[in-house]
Amino acid sequence: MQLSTKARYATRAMIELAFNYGKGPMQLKEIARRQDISEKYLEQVLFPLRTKGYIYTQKGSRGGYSLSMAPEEITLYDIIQTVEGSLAPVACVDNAGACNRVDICVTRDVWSRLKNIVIQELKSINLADLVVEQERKKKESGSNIMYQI
Amino acid sequence: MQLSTKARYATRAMIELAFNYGKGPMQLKEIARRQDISEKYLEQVLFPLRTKGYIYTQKGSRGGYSLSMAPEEITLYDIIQTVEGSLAPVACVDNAGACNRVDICVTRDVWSRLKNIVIQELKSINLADLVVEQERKKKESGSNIMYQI
DNA sequence: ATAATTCCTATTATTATAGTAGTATTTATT
DNA sequence: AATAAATACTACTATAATAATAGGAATTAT
Repeated sequence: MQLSTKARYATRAMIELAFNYGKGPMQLKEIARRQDISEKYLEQVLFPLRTKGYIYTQKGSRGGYSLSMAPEEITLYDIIQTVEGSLAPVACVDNAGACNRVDICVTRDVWSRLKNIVIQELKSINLADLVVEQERKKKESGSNIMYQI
Repeated sequence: MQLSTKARYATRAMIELAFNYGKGPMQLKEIARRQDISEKYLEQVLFPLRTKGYIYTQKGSRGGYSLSMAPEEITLYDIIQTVEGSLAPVACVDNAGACNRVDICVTRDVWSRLKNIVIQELKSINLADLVVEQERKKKESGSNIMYQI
């Protein structure tokens, strides 16, 4: 039940973009540096978020990444589902043909419920929530030595 | 976020044992046949459930596997946690030392909540529940050609 | 024209999962 | 005591997914 690093990296990168919302494009290099993620890998991770329309990219000099919509409008479900694919804990939940016992299998119902509660939880959290929470943490710790989020 | 086959196999095998509860030992071969799982692999999958005390095994001729306690007392959490290890979606949730940003990371809180709701759900379901549900399904389908659960 | 950036494709290393195999040990039955 | 049937244990292997790395093409501001 581990989440891939893709999902984690994408989430952290999107939080950076949420912080930068309304301030123009932010370079991949900068995101990668602040979050300590390989540039080249992050590039691949973010790609599907662009094709799905959550981020806008500007090519060329002074280009970069920015959110295509307000942080309030992007949930963790949007992000994770995009980079990770389905959140079904087992394949048969999405695709009944994956197993020939679906009609009689009680565990499938369980996995299905599990998927739903995870989705529900992830949908309940948007990027703006995380920005607020982040600000709170920063104040609470009283630290100013952390340039990283 | 995929569950391993270990977790699925263990769950299905435990349901077989729940059906067989009070009827003496059930052979691995029989469980494997009914659930269409490799015998040798299932053997390894069930091993930790024995060391944790959920199942009792009798060696030798006429030996086999049986639940060590009533089906009501064994939850899906018990089973899955035993064979799969922690249900934390990312390592830092269990082990703060896994990452040096735990103090400032808001996503960690999210993953932590995610872990908790999954655990809560899995703890809410025990083997007796699944046996009942299975019986219901069997009746509903009106099928008697399925010797398999 | 140049430098800075994203875009795209291919390759590789590492790890975890899933499974196979063989032998040792135990025990009921005869 | 011998035998057959079962679990216990250990080692190995194949496959697939993940997590990168690498390099050049395309685009754009200056």
